[in-house]
Amino acid sequence: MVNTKGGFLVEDGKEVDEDMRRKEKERERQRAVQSLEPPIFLESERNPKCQECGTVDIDQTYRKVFGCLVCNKCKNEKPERYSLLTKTECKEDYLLTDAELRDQELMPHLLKANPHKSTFANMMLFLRCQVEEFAWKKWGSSEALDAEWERRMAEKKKKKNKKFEEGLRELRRRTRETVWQRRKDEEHKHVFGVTEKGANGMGKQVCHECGFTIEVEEF
Amino acid sequence: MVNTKGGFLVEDGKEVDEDMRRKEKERERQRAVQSLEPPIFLESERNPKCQECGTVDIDQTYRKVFGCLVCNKCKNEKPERYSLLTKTECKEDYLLTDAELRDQELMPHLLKANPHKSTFANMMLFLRCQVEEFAWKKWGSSEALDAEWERRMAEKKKKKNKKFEEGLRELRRRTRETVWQRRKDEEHKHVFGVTEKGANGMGKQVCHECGFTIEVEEF
DNA sequence: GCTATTCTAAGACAC
DNA sequence: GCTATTAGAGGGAAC
Repeated sequence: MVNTKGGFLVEDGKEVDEDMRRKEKERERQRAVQSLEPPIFLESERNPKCQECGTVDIDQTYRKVFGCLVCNKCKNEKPERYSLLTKTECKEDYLLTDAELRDQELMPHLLKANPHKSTFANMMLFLRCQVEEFAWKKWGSSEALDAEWERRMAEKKKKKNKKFEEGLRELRRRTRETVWQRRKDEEHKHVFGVTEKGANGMGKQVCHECGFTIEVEEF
Repeated sequence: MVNTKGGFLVEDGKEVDEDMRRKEKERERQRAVQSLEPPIFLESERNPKCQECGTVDIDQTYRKVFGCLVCNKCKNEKPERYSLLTKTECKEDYLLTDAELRDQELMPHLLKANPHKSTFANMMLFLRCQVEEFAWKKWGSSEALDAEWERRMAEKKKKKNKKFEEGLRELRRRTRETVWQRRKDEEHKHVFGVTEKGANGMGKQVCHECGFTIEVEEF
């Protein structure tokens, strides 16, 4: 419980702004680190070449962050290998976990400002070919991964259906109960008056509400 | 960090004994509560009757704890309805969760001293027919429950197999590596001495270990 | 026999 | 788009 506002709940715009600026700077600093200290170093003094076309004009960011030697042109022409995936996409499409994606050594990733808001947590971008390699090793094969993905989809669908059915059943149950209750409420209960003398000499009782008459032995 | 032993790490038998006694008493107290305040009250002033055979000689514990009217004889003759299950059995056999079993209102249970040790957590005993009713409602039907149980069994088996296969593969990999390493180790590395003058006027170098000789340009 | 811990998954929410 | 939270599941350890 830290509150330095002397008991007042002030939330003036200036303070909020400052807080935002602070957060924004922090995110920026985190991103900057990756440029200063690339996790992968290349020993060779020669100029590295694009592994696709051999040009020396390779993408330095890809080299530093992913240890991947590729030029801009090849990168754009082969998105099935060199496009970037957000962490969320990696989790959804390749069924990787938080822990696996968190580790920079295990799964290199490039930090970018969050497109929604610069104060939000940085976006983490992974190289598709590295993600695929890792995922296929993790799940056994590309097909096994697909199978697991389908399995989870089916599971989810089943759950949704079940919930829906349950809701329906519950609704029916309550409707039935309500109908039953109404019937019970509507069911007429005779309200008989005092015993009178009937035409045949027997006693009779008449319902005040519907006129229904019963014969009774005594009156 | 509570340590009232003045810096010394004493663990004399007397103290341990006292601690045990305290725990034992606590467990006993917990169990006693259920006898004092049965969660279910019966309104009728008449003597309740066994729902199986009609005798008035019903089991009072079953009545108080489970709200179940049954005599000792019937209880023992129909274990498929009246036998008791531990919490662990309920979880394993009927796939109920901790939260569901914890609630005395939802799932009445009888506390008994832990058979392993009286200082251990009390044993929680549930009435089979109540557990079955709840579980079947939860899973949809008796068959659906069985199906889910089989599904989990299969899942577990699959996981175990996968792990085993993985282990085997890993072993093979390491064995191969070891073999490869050994070969590499056994592979002879020539250790040449100083350059001598050869018969043909060229320089020569001889391996100390196997005598293999190479010619060199200069010496 | 039970609980505490760890890991995973998923929907909701704030960032 | 990410993280914090919640709930469930499973294997092992201490009670």
